[in-house]
Amino acid sequence: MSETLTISQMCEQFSVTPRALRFYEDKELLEPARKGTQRLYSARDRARLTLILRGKRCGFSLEDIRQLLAMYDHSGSNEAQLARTLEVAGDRLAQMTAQRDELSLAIADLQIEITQGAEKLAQLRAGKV
Amino acid sequence: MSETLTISQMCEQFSVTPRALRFYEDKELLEPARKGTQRLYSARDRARLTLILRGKRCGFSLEDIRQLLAMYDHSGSNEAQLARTLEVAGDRLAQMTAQRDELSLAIADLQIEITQGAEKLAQLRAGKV
DNA sequence: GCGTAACGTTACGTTAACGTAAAGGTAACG
DNA sequence: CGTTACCTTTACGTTAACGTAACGTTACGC
Repeated sequence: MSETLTISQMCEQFSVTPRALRFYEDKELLEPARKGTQRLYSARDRARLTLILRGKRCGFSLEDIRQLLAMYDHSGSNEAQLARTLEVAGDRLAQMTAQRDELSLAIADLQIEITQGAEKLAQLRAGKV
Repeated sequence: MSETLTISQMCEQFSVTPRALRFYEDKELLEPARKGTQRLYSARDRARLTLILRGKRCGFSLEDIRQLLAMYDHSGSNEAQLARTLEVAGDRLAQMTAQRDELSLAIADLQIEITQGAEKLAQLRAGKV
């Protein structure tokens, strides 16, 4: 259940380069165990990488993601900590929904444009025949 | 209806720096008219800037946006052109909806996390009193 | 014992999207 | 006429997120 993977196995599974994984580690997004000098990635590391990649696809910076991960981790501590965490998370959530709304807008625009283009194309082709 | 704005007026209206506007021009995203050497931004330029900023907020690169704008412009030409344009636009649309779906996922995750955090915080505070 | 495959660290290179001086033109104001 | 405000171009600096050598070290098959 909790097998560990080498760096190249990780790269294959997640379609990332070793450089990227080492980079994420350098930036404190991952902290794989070591067997000697060699990195070993646990299930927890894999879960974190999933979140990292998802965050990236959503347009978040690695620093943003680092903070989010720290939150996820850190929620067990004291009351003030937790309150602060929730605050930050709330802000982030607002950002994300705002971004999604904008995306929806842009999508709608583009769909209209495409529809119109398609009509125009149909007319052109009809006229041609 | 078609007043033109100076660069600083544009900057104020859109909350961007002059450097950014000149940069966008350099990258062929804008092409304001000139009165001597001075830039004059028309309604069309303002519309384009709106799209540029929206694109940015959605996580598109300036190069992506340049292509989209070129499409919007260029749709009046011949059949092959239009067909190609529609193809590219379709791809882009797929990308955008995919990104929105991921965002929705991430949002849902974060909401759950926040809800749990809030409960925990409530318990902490209840226990404290 | 030797090649080579997979891992490691160090460090310089690259692209995007501007920021930030440096240096100069022009137009109105006092 | 000087200065202040706003504009211009040119050009080097900066940050993020890696890419890409260059070079050293185990571990393994032969």
